[in-house]
Amino acid sequence: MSSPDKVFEALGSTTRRRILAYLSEAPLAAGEIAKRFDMSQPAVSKHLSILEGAGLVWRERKGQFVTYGMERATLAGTLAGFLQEVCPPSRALKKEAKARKGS
Amino acid sequence: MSSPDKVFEALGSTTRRRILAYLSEAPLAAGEIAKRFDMSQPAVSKHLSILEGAGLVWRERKGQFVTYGMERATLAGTLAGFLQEVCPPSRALKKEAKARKGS
DNA sequence: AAGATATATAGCTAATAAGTTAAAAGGTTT
DNA sequence: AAACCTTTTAACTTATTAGCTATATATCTT
Repeated sequence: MSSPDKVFEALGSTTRRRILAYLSEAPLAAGEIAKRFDMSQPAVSKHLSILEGAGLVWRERKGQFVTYGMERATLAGTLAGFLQEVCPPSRALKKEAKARKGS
Repeated sequence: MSSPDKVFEALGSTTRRRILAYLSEAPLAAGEIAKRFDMSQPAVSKHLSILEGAGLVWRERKGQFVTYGMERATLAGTLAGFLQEVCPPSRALKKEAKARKGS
């Protein structure tokens, strides 16, 4: 289960959002991802496991390599869910229209 | 200007997302918001100014009170922008379909 | 102008997060 | 099994964040 809390915390880091952007183009091995960043490979590995803990990426061992890929459904689902909670398409907007008329 | 970095960092906190959820129903005075949380008023005030710094809420002084309200466009725009970058509706999905066929 | 109320800022402490290097674990290859 | 490569985990340091209390600022009321 991917809790919104974990997802939003994971998305709070610019580095992790950049990783997702790379993975959105194609799955990549951990080392390939690390190459794209100006930090140690263990640091990137930690970011990857945070992303995985949030359910935002999947991981698959391929021999000595580990391939990571995006879990699009989690991202889309979490963001859509929050948007609906906070930018409701009908509920709040109707309320607002009412309030404007009344004022 | 509301940078995506600031927006995502602001959304990374559960408390701040709860504040947004309250504000999504109606604008509220700072004190009214603070009442809803089990923490000091200054702590909530700080969260509010982080949200304002990210462009996620507006602030308006009304006499001795300060009313806060949601800035829906920032939230919707930022999340939609990121979703488009990372869950592109056509680009990546077409690529993926191609890759599946090829494998 | 004095007192009361609402909010923000300052200064501090404690908890969390991000990075480093070194070592371990998993998997190939010869 | 030994050497090698890829990735993760551990131990540690430093920077950031979140909270608190006390104080300042702004506005209203008398």
